[in-house]
Amino acid sequence: MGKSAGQAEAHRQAPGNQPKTARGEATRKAILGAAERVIGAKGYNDASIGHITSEAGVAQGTFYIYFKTKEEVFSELVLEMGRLVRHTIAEATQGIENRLDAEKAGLQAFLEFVRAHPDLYRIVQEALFVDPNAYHEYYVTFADGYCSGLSAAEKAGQISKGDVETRAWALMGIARALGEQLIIFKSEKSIGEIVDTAYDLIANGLKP
Amino acid sequence: MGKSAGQAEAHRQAPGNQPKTARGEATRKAILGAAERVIGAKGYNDASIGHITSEAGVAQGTFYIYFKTKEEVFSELVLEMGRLVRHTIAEATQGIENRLDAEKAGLQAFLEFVRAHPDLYRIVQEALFVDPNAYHEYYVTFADGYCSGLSAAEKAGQISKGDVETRAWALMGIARALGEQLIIFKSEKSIGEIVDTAYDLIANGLKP
DNA sequence: ATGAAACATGAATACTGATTCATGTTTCAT
DNA sequence: ATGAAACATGAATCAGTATTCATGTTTCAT
Repeated sequence: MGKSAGQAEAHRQAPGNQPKTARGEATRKAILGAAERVIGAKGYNDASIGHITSEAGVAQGTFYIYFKTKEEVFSELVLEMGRLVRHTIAEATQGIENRLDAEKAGLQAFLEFVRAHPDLYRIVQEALFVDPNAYHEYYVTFADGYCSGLSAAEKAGQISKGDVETRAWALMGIARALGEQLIIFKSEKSIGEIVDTAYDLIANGLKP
Repeated sequence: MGKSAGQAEAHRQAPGNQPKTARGEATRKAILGAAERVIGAKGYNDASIGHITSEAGVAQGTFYIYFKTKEEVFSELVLEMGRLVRHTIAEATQGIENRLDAEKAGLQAFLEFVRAHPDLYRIVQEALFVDPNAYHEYYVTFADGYCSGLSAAEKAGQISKGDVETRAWALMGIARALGEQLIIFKSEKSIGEIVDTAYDLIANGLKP
C-alpha cells in the first residue's frame, strides 16, 4: 500500500535489467517467485538456473535478461524478505503504546510470517555464506530499529534500564530461534503457546 | 578378503577409513585441521579439496584415503564442534548449584568459546544447508540437555514455572545471537558487559 | 501498418572441481 | 630381512552448470 512514488529509489540495487513492458514485468516476477521456491527448497548451490527457469516456465537464457548473475536473484530475495518482515511487524505493532505489548504482538506476527514463508527464512540464513553483505544489512537494519524502540520505551519508563544493543540482539535471537524451532525442527506447538511462554520470559525473566 | 569383525559400528559414524598407523593418524588430523580452517574461511562450496589438501600439505588423492566424500569431513567437523561446545559449557558450569548462576557462567563460557573458534561457529551455521542431519543433531542434543536442566531447576524452585522446551530454545537463541553479534558483526563490547546485560534480561525480564 | 526496441529461445561454450586410479613408497609384524 | 598391508601421489576422468549468443517472436509508438 505505502505508495513510494516511482520505483526510482532502489537505494543501491544493481538491476540486471528492469523490464519495460507488462509482459517483461510478469516474466521477471515469475522468475523471482520460482527462484524463491527452488532456492528455498534445494539451497543456493543445488538450485541451478535450469531448475529455476523451468519452474518459472521460461527458457534458460531468459533468466539473464532480468538478472546479471545467479547471485543477483538471491540478493534480491534477501532484500525482499527484509522489507516484508519489517513491514509485517510494523503493521502488527502499529498503534500499540506499551512496549511489552508491542513485543508480544511483534513476536506473534514474526512467527506467523515465518510459518507462512519458510523458504524466505532459509534464504536469509544462507545469505551469510552466499551474500554476507545482504545478511549484514538485513540484521543491522533490523537491530537499529529495535534499538530505537527499546531506547524510547526505556526513556518512557515502560521497561527497565539496560544496554539496548545487547538487548536488541538477545530479543532478535529469541525470535529467530523460535522461528527456527517452528519450521526447521517442525515443532508441534501452537504459535499462541510459544508466544505466551516467550513473552513471560521476556517480561519477567526466570527468577521465581 | 580376510573381512571379519572389523569396523562394525562405532555408534553411527561412517568413517571413510580409520588410519591404522601413527603416520596415518597424523595425516588424517592434518587434513581435518586444514578442512576446519579452509571451510571456515571460504565456506563449504568455495573450499575445494585441492585447497584443503594443499593447506594440509598432502596430495589431492590422499584426502580420499580418509574421507569418502567432501561432505564427510564437513559432518565430522560439525560433530566435533558439538562435542567441544557441550564439554566447554559443562566444565564451566560444573558444581554450580543455582541454575541462574549456571546460566550466566554457561553464557560466558559459550561466548568465549565462540570468540576463540569463529571458524567452527560458521561451520555449524552452514550445516543447515550442507548437512541438515548434523545440524539437527547439534541443536536437538543441545536442547535436550537444556530442557533437563531447566526442569530440574523448576522443580527445585530455583526458577519460575514455564514451558521448558520453548524456554530452552529461547535461551539458546539468545546465546547464539550474541555469539553472532560478536564474531560475524564484530561487536566491540567486552564479553563481560554482554553477559551482564543478557543475564539481567534472562533473570529479571524487561519489566520495570 | 510498420519497424525498432523489447522480449524469448535453447543450443553451444567454458570452466570448475569432486572423485578415481594406476602407480609408487613406507611401515611393521614376522 | 621381507613381503603384505598401509599410505601417498597427482594426473586423468567425468559431470554439472553458469553464462553467452545467434536467431526468432512480440509489442507498441508512430
